Amino acid sequence: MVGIEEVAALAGVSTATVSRALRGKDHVSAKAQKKVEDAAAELGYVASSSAATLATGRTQNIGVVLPYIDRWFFSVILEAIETELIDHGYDLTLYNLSGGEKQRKKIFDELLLRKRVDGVLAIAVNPTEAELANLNRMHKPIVGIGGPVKGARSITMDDVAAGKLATEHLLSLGHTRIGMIGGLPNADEEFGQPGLRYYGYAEAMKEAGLTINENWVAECDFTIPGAYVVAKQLFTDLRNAPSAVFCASDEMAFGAIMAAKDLGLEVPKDLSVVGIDDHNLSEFYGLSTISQKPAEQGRAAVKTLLDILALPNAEDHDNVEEKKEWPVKLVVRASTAKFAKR
Amino acid sequence: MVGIEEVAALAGVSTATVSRALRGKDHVSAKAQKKVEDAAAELGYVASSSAATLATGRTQNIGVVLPYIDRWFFSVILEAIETELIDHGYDLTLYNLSGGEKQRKKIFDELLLRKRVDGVLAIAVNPTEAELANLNRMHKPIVGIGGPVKGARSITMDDVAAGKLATEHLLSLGHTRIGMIGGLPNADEEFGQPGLRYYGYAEAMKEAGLTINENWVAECDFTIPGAYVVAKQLFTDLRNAPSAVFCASDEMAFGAIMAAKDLGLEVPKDLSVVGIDDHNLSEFYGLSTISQKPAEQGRAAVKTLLDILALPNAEDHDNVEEKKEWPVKLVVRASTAKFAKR
DNA sequence: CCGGCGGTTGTGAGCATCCACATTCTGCAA
DNA sequence: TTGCAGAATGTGGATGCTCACAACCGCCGG
Repeated sequence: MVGIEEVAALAGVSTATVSRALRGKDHVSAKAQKKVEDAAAELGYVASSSAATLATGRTQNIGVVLPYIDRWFFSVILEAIETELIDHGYDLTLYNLSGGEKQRKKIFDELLLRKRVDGVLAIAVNPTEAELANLNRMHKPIVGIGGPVKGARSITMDDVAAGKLATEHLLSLGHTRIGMIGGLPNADEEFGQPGLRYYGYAEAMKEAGLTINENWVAECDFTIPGAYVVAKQLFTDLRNAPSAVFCASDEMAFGAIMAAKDLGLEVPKDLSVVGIDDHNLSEFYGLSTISQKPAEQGRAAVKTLLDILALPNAEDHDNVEEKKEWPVKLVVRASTAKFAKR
Repeated sequence: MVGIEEVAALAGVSTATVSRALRGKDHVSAKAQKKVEDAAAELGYVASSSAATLATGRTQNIGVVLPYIDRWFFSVILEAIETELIDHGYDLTLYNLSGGEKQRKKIFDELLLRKRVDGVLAIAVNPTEAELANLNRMHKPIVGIGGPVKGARSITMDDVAAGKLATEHLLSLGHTRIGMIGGLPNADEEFGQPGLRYYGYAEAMKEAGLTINENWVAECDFTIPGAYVVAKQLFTDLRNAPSAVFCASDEMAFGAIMAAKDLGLEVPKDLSVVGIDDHNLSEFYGLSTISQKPAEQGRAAVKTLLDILALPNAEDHDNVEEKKEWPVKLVVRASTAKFAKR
């Protein structure tokens, strides 16, 4: 296995010079630079990252923790993060929580601590106090996306505002019989993520002087089939159905649209539908939605994290709570229209 | 930063004993084991993986290379692989090729070589000769999934057989006017991945004594909107449309079904549709399809790779070409029915 | 002609662990 | 009591790189 000494010998310089030359550091003459590069190429030398890590304390590796991979938001954000990190010469180590509590414990208690990552990106993951304490003890910066991380920087869309904006869009079209499909607030958690979009909906309704008809609000998981089932329920009795529905995600909106079609309803003539996400299929479905651009969020989070890592003194790594609200934007397409009497 | 020496001091033993105890090696008395464990817990000690790697040559980390993340097959397989690896105490470093040629070069020429991974899982990626030579020089085992890797072990479904099976299903129902939507053989590559399923279709048609009507074969990318567009084209002239269509992936089949519905055709009464994948939405759509269980493929690939790594002598790592055909199975649902005159 | 300056190069000491080997201990049989 | 086997423990490299520092080089001005 070819090491730095062989390269040094072949190039006729010391190992220190090889190290400097190969990492583009100053204080290397053009001549030495060339000799080293040639020697390295000839021998096919690539520095061992573990030795470099041991010597510098830097791994050039970022840990990404997320609850799912097989979902639109997560896979898009992950792809963007990966590309951005590679661009900056970082590797990305994946920690997926979908394997249950045991897996989560292993990840937080062992894997993230064995000094393998310079920092952590937590996507829609809320570490517990203990988990966070561990990470902080290592002075590893954390940046959250899609959900705030206590005591850390994070980049998140304002879910309440998004729900409100979507609902207001329906209100502005003259709808008053507005339903909602999505995650509802959970009595257990005081202010859990899934319920936030509902609060936005409720707020908009209240400000418009409307009361919420509990029969028009349906809870389901964030999938097409889940929403399809409850939507059919919701729209079956046409005399008593909402004229518009706000879905907490685009995939749910797709399910709602399919249910409406299967019941013979036309969208948007008989029913307006609005979602949240701007999924890559939303344009195809003509879905009006709230765009949240996860790829850009991911890139911004990487930038934030790398900026922190670039700070010279390690104490600055220690996490400062700092939420950055990600802007949301209404995208109007063909699934919403003015209210018209049926 | 607490190291092995602090633990040794607190436990009152040598660093070697700490090392042995914490890794569950033999030759440690129960008493010493306990003292070490207590000391480690008290200090919150976790071994530095870079130092361990430097000393042992083992990284406990697997590199996974894939072309996309944001696609059903890839995200499902990735999630399965990650869980399986974590279970075995391995980390997973992600290398996504979607960032273009430059990114690909960087990954193969630098990242995979800096001794950061013990092995590589290549998902639907065909490394070039040069790329493979690099990896072989490092004696890093590679296992391919979803596409053979020259000179390496791989686990792949037989695409030709899958296409044939799907088409034969339609033939068995009495259809003779059978179209296909999907990737077509490319004149450039002699036997490229996207065309394989077409060959299966062609083979089945030929064996049934039928000729392929070029107007019923449409090429498009592997997405719902892509298939929707060409399907509409295909079905518009009802007098001259196929009575059944084989789609090279389930997502394409969804697009075809939507197009049919929008044209007023009923599936399966007016049109039978069969796909390949058994996507997690296929049950919802009632799609008949060929199941290929990517999660299981992923787990099998991890097992193969870890088995190779467990071999005592490194020469055995050197890659042996060995293709394992993954079994495919027809899953009949509600999108296919007996041919009936329109 | 010499001192000094700026930039280049080499030296040696870490970095935190594991491994082979040497040493010490334990209990039991002779 | 002694010897001995086998297990438990400790010692001293070795791993491959980077960094701080010291030494060196050539050139210019005094």
